[in-house]
Amino acid sequence: MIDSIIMETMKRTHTCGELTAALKDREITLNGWVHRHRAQGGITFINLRDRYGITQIVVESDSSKELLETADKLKFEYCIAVKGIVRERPEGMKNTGMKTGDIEVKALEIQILSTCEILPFMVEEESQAKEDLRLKYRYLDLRSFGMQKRIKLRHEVTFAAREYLINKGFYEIETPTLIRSTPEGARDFLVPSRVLSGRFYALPQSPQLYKQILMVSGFDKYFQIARCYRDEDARGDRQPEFTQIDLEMSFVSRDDVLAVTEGMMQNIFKKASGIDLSIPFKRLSYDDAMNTYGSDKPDLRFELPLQDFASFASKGDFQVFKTVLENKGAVKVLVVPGCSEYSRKQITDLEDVAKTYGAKGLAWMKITGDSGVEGGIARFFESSAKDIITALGAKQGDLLLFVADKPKTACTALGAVRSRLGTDLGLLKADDFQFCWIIDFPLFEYNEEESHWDPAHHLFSMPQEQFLETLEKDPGVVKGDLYDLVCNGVELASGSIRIHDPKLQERVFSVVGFSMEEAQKKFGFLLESFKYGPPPHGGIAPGLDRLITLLCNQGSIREVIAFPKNTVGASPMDDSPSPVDTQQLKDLSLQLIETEKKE
RNA sequence: GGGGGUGUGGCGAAGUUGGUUAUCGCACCGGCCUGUCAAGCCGGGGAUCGCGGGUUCAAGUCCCGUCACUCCCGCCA
Repeated sequence: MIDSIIMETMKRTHTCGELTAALKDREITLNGWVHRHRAQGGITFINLRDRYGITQIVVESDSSKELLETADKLKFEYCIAVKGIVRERPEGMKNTGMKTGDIEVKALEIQILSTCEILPFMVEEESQAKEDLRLKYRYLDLRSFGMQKRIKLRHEVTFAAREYLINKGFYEIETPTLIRSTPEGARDFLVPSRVLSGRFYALPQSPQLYKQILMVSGFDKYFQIARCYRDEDARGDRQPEFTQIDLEMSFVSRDDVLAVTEGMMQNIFKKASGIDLSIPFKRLSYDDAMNTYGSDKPDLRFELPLQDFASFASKGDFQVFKTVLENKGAVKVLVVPGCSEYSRKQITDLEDVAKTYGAKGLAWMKITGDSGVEGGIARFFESSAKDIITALGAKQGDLLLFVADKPKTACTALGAVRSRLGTDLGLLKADDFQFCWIIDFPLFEYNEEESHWDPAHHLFSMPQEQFLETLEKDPGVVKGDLYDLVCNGVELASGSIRIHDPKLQERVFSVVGFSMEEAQKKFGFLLESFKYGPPPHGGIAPGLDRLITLLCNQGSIREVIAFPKNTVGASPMDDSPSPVDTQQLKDLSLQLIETEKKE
C-alpha cells in the first residue's frame, strides 16, 4: 500500500488500552508497536502496544497468504497498523493481569508502517540497560511503561498545579530566558550576544527578579512553570536545567503563601495520585530542625531525635567533649533503640557517614542496664550513667552515638547518621508523605574563610520585624521571613516574603558588603522599580522534578525528566554540549583559550 | 577539587588462590510447534574482557596510569 494513504485506510479507530468485551464482533483498527510476538505454529500472537495499553492480536492459519507472510516478518518494535475483529477470548485463555485481557483482535489485515533494527535494549516495564545507554536511546527508553507512567504523572502534576492556581486567580505569565547575569548564588550559564559583541546574557537561575517586578506591575498573583538553569555539578536530585512551579503574590504575609502552597500540594496529590494530604502542614523552626534532626530538610517519617549532651559532657571526664564545649562547640547524642549489639564494623560505617559531613569521629556507648553503660566512651561516664539514661530516655539494649564539634557540624554530621539509620533500620515507609514547613531561617551566614556575612538564602528576603533595629549590629541572629517546604527529607520548595522598601534593601546589601553602587549596577532595574509604589509581596517555588520524583518513589530526578542531562551536564543522545564552527565563534567575537591537554 | 563503586558479544550478568577453546539468560539467524501472553524445544553466528602500559612461562583475574558512567562531600542565593 502506498504510504501516503495508509493513514487514511488504516487509521486507528481505537487505542490499545480501551477494547473490552462490550465491543465484541466490531471491526476495529489499531496502530502501535509490536511489543511481543509469539509464533505458535499455525497461530501467531502479537502484543500491540501504544501509550494507552496493550492489546493481543491473533493471526490464525485461515488468514490470507499476504497476512500470514506479513505476520511472519514482524519483529520487536515494528510500527504497524492492524485491522481486525474484536472477540472475547476463549474460556481459560483470558489474562486477568491485563486490562484488555478478556478480549483479543483477530487480524484481517496488517500493514507495516515502519521497521525496527536490532534494539540496543528491550522495551519493557523498566529498561534494564545502564543509564548512559538509556539516555543515548532515550526515545526507546521513553517507550517503557515506567517512563510512560512517570511522564504522564508529570503532565498530571503540572495540570493539577495550573488548575489550582488558575482557580485561585493566578495568571500564568512567561518571563525571559535570556536575562542579565546577576551576582551571588550559583554560576550562571552564559549566552554571548552577537550584535552586542563582548556582552552576555545569562540563563535565569529562577525568574526571581522578573516575578517581583510583575508584582510592581500589579499582576498580584503570578505563576509560571519555569525552566531554571544553574551551572553547578549535577546530582541525583539536581540537574543543570530543571523546572519550578514558580509563584508570587502581592499584599500577603507568610501564612498566605504557605496556605496557597498547601492547597496546591493537596490538589496535586489528590488529582495526580489519589492521595489525600492533610493540611496545614507541620511547622518547624530552622533552629529546631537543626537541633532535633540535624538537617534543614528532615525526614519526619521517623523520630529518632538528636539530643543535647552538653550538660553531661561538661561534667564528665571525657576531655575531647570538654574541649569542644570550651570552644563553643556542641555535643549531640542520638539514642538508637535496640542497637547495642551493633558490631564494630557497623559503628565504623556510621562513623564514616559522620566523617563525610565533617565530624572528626563518632563516639559511642552501649546501655547495658538501668544504670550500666559499656564500650566506647562509657568509662568516662560510669558515675553519671543512671542520670544520663534517664535524661535521654534510653533503655537497656540501646546504643548511644555522639558527635562533638562546632554546633552546625555536630548537628549535620549526627543528622546524617540519623538519616542513614532511618534506612538501615527500615523506618522509611514508601507512600508515607510527611510534609513540614521549615521557617525562621537565619538571613545571614558568616563566611569564615572570607570573614564576612553572606546571604543565607537570597538578598531580597525580608528580615523579621523584631530584628530590624539590630540588623547591622548582630546579623547572625537575624531571622528572615523565609520558608522551605520539606517532605521525607527532600527540599520541595523554597520561598520568602520579599523586601519592597528600597531603604531596607540597601541595609541588607550593606550587611553582606554589597555597595549601593554595585547593587545599582546589578539590580538597579529592580531597585528603580521599587521607587514606584511596590506592593508588599512574597512567593515560593516548588521544584517540579523533585515533587514528581517523590510521588513516584524514584531515586533520581532523571527518571521524571524526558530528556535529562547526565552528571557532567552532557546529553548522550544529541551529544551536547558540542564544539562549534570557527565561524560561529567569530560571529560572537569569541576565541577559545587552550586548556591543558589530557594525553 | 576530593572520596567510593562499576566497566566482560547488541543488552543484562557469571567468571574461584592468575592456568586449556571466556560461561549463562535475553536479543539475532535457521528449523519445529494451532492458545500463547517473559511461550516452548532443537541448532547456529557473534567478544581483541573500556583503553594504555607493566609483572609473569601464562592476565578478564595482579600492579600502575587513563577514560567513561554512577553515588557521595565540596558547590548548589
